[in-house]
Amino acid sequence: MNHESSLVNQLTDRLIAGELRPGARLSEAALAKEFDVSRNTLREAFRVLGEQGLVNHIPHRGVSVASPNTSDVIDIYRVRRHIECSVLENAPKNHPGAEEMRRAVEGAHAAAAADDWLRVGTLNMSFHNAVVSLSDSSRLMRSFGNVLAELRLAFLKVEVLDFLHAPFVERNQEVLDAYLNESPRGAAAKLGAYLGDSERQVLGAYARAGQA
Amino acid sequence: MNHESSLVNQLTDRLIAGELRPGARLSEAALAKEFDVSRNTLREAFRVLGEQGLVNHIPHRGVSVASPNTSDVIDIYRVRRHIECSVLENAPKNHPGAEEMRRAVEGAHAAAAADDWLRVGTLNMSFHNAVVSLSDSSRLMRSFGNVLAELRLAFLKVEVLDFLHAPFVERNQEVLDAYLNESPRGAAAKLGAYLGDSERQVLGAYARAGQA
DNA sequence: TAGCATGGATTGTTCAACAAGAATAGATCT
DNA sequence: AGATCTATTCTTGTTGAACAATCCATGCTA
Repeated sequence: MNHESSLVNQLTDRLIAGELRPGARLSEAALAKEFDVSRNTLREAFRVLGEQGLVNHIPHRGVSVASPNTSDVIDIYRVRRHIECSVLENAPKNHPGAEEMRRAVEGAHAAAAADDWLRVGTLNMSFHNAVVSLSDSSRLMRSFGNVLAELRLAFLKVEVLDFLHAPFVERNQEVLDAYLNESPRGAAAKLGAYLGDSERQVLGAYARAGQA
Repeated sequence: MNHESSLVNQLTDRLIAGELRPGARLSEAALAKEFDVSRNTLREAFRVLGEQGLVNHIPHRGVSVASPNTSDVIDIYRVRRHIECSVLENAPKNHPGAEEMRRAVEGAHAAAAADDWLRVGTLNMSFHNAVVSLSDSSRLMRSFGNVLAELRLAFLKVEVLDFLHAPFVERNQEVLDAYLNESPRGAAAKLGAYLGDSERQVLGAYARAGQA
């Protein structure tokens, strides 16, 4: 494995784990020391993360963990609606991605029963990644992955607690059922409604947290 | 303006101008000398372009100009269909982006009459960027811009001549008219057909050029 | 208090060096 | 000749130190 690529992965892991909080400044000197790499190598990784939207880079002011505000959240959900719904609506029957969706829903049910809400959250992301995989487009999946990662930062920022995802397990189930047994259009409509509710919940958390 | 950001722009310009041909290897030493920057600074720019899909980076083998093959082209058009059609179908009436679309079509007509095919190509890109701007989503526009830039490399690779865009000026006009006067669904359908024909033309050029 | 110098810290960029992997050419063997 | 191994060479990966450019906080001045 490439050193730099592994560095990007390490940084990404800590970002989505919340160890590097949204808005936190990432000092080149400090992080270089912590990860035991040179400043130049670290800066290359920063450029990658910057393009992915996980960090902001302001010239001469350094990089900081992306800290999505409400308009960012709205924008992210706009992207989700366009991509996820369009993919689902145009998805073929019997796509292998459907099996991934099924596994994610099933696992989420089990995890919810076991009160393992962290796992529920992870499987929720798997479900939506599986939806986009129905497009058979690697580029769409990459862009979508970046957006989901950014949304994860939004959750962290306002501390959307994992167990709040509980109601959405059943919603995913309904989307899957509609895709399998009804029409793609119906499934896409259910998914759109899901995304609307999810967005409202996140924006509500922002309002409670008094964040822009 | 930031030095590095300007370097990315310079490199992008030369890429889409075709001065750096698809598949060409980009030697760090040579390019650093040419742009009068250090290898380290150049490498930072490479990481940005890599995330944008304009260059490929293989560890220990350096970076080369992206050279989309037929499956890349197919993937790119998949993305275009999902994004452009979904945006257009869900676009509100009276969005300011419609005025941009109109200007692009009008200008393309004039440029075509003047045999200025390079300008026709540029305005064609403006038109489709304007379509995506109907989404009011900066992230969607950014991702879409990257994909269009990559498609530009595909054109360059098989030398899709600019005047081949001629029939598409009228198609854009029809899409615009449908959006303005008919239904978003109808406009999206027309755009989808447009994209199908455009994709076929590019793939045809690939077949003639004997490229994968 | 508002505005302005000043010093300290951080980022931007370069350079030279070396390690590590890949590619090339040459030598060897069958 | 053709294939395979090997040594050399080239390129990339990474580092550390250095300096310039810019920002930021502090305290001074009016």
